Amino acid sequence: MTAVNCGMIDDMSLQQLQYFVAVAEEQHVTRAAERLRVSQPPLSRQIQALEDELGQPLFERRGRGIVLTEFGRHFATKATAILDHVAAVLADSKRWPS
Amino acid sequence: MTAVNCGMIDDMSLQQLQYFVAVAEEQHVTRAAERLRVSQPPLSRQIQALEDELGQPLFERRGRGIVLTEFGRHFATKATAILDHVAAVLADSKRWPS
DNA sequence: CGTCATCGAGATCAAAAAGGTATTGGACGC
DNA sequence: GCGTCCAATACCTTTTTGATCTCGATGACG
Repeated sequence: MTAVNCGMIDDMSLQQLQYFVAVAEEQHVTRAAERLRVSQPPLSRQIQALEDELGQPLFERRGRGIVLTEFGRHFATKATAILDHVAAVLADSKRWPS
Repeated sequence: MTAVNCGMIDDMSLQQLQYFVAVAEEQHVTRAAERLRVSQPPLSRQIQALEDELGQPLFERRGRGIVLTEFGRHFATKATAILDHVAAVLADSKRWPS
């Protein structure tokens, strides 16, 4: 049907993207965790997992707190676009038949 | 950051979309399962879960085999677009810094 | 400086989700 | 009708995800 979509999309999940965007927006894991209604350690792990899948770090770890890397800022834009795309499709589907 | 992306994207996963697209392309659960390297029952269940999340059926069950509903055809297009989008972002990220 | 509060990461356990095998129920071909 | 094909169901195992507790590190403040 398309050319680019063949094979598995690694193990990246929409949830990881949502988690990442929340942390990126808050620039703060603990606050993002509260917002997402999950506890902080699992959130940290999902971010690490995403970094592993992407092969490069999204955040710099400072002694206290974290800061987006340049790649992290770039990827945050892309991730947000994907989530918006998905949300739009979902909203559209709930209105079916349109 | 955006207007449309607020709240959880239900429980839909990229894997479900991949599974669904495979079944839609094959119009055949068992063949899709072989292609995806999973067994047929889990695949059937993921399709059902996706239908539950969307709130409407993607396939008509005939005595032998399945057929896409009209909504299923519509959604297959959307799902493929999402997967292509994700794959493009992933490919782009692997080339970083570009 | 030294103490304390803050923050993310690690370890461990419990819960939930996904996958596999075996089997059933239903429909089409002959 | 009988055998075959196909998706669905039942049941169990394995993997993944989440929660709690804790540690290590680093700033803030006196």
